[in-house]
Amino acid sequence: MIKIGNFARLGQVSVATLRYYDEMDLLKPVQVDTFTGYRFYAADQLPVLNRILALKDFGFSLDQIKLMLANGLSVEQLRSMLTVQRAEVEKRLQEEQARLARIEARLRQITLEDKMPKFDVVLKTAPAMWVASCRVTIPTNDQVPAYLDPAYAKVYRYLHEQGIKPRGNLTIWHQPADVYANEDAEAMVKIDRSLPGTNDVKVYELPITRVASVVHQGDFKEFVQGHAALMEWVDSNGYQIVGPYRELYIKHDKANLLESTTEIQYPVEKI
Amino acid sequence: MIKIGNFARLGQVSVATLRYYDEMDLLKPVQVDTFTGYRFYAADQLPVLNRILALKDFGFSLDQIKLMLANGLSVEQLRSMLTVQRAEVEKRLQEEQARLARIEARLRQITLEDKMPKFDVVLKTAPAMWVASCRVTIPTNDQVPAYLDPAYAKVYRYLHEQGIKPRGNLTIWHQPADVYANEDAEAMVKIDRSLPGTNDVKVYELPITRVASVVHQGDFKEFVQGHAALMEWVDSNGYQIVGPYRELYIKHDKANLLESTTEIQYPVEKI
DNA sequence: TCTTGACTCTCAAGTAGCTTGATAGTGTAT
DNA sequence: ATACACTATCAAGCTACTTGAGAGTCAAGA
Repeated sequence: MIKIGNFARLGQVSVATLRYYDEMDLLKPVQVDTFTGYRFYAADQLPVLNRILALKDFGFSLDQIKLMLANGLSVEQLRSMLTVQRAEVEKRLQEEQARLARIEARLRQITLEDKMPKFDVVLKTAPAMWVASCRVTIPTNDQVPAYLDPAYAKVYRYLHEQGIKPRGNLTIWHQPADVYANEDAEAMVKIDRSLPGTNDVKVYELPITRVASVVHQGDFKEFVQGHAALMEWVDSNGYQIVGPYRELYIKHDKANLLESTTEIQYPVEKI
Repeated sequence: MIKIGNFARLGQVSVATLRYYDEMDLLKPVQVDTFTGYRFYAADQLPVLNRILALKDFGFSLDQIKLMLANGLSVEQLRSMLTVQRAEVEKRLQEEQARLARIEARLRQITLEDKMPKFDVVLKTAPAMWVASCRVTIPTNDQVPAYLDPAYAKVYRYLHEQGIKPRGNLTIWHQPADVYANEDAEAMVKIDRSLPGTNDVKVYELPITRVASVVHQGDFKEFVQGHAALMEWVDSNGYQIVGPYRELYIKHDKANLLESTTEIQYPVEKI
């Protein structure tokens, strides 16, 4: 008979852990003194403790371990359970590797810019949504409002006719961010449901999309920094751009562009 | 002004998370309706939320993030904090890799033996301890008790003379487990403190040691299986044996050897 | 026999970052 | 008027323990 402290030392666990396992009915002492409540363990419980520790290391929860010890499992069950754990560990491994890449990218960025970068790139999932859009080609960069505003006006007019409420504006730019001539842009308004559309105003469902995103505040002229941050992130983290980028107008006030907030989203995929 | 649900959607977090960040003083809404308690967020809080998410992804705790956001950090502080996180992630990465190796070793073992292996190998740290020992050479395997028992008797006699209490027995075998002739064995008794020792009985401190261990029950004849499990584990997990192995007698009853419990420890190091 | 110190007991609360659920009030579209 | 989508505030739950308070137990030494 071994007292708890000694058994804990043999098994290299804390006394509290053994008491917890007792409470959980995972490993009960073979004997408990009815007077003092002292727990007594047998030497042959040490292999059981070791099995518990091994299974725990494999990633099983204590509840699972309890079941595994109770129902002598078949080889097949055992193998499949272990295979599941292996898959989980492999997943965690990949996640940690990706995280490491992100940290290293950030460290490089800090070293380059010598300050905490202004933009934080976040990977997210843009949900599927119905949109009404009007596509235009803009000859030169300084004519963006002159072309985009009427395009939005067309969409809004159409939605008004249909009695549909707009749920937010975005623009999809059908060429890379560093092209400033003959830009192909799609003025887009989120809506609730499908509509027939017209010649000018197309209605379709934008599919669910993985995107890397930054949120930009203030003047549009600084957008280039946000794009740079996105490009750098995509490169550093082993992603590639798989579609035209989007600008989402979170807050937009023509009278005060410095107060506007815009999210830039690049559709991406792991290489 | 953005209501909590909308802001949650923009930032891809749950409403509960935003409420939790509010409670933690990590990200307070810019305005709270005094009547209804409704929280209102500003568009320019979205970049802050994104920074929080990015820092969280790097492995910082919310408390750390709170401080980082509050005290505009210097570039140097920032770099060193990120370097720490990088080290942590690298450590976790290695741990997961080792865990993966352990799972795969176990899967192979199950496939080979077609059942859950009898022995669980556990990596542990044998603490430093003072020992009194008597070393003998045993000509043939069937003479082990004939040589080892007198050796232990010598040690016990010495300890009795010194008025020192024995704290447990172990044997160190100074050759691989598959050698059965002229075995060099050290009969060893744990004690509390240093002693002078004699010609026959040496007293010294066994240093703290990383060991791979199995616990074996019953007849000594089955020891070979325990040794096999240890060897296999050491091989599969990228360790190497760096010293003579030890047998610790957890429970030992000469009258009933089938009831005895013994731990076998191999000193190991990562290759 | 008494004391000391190491050990044991049973609660209860804390950890991190949320999630889930109960119950109730608010805002808006039909 | 009604429905339903949204918001609020608690409280408890999650995992595998750790920490601490307060009290009893046991063996060795004076």
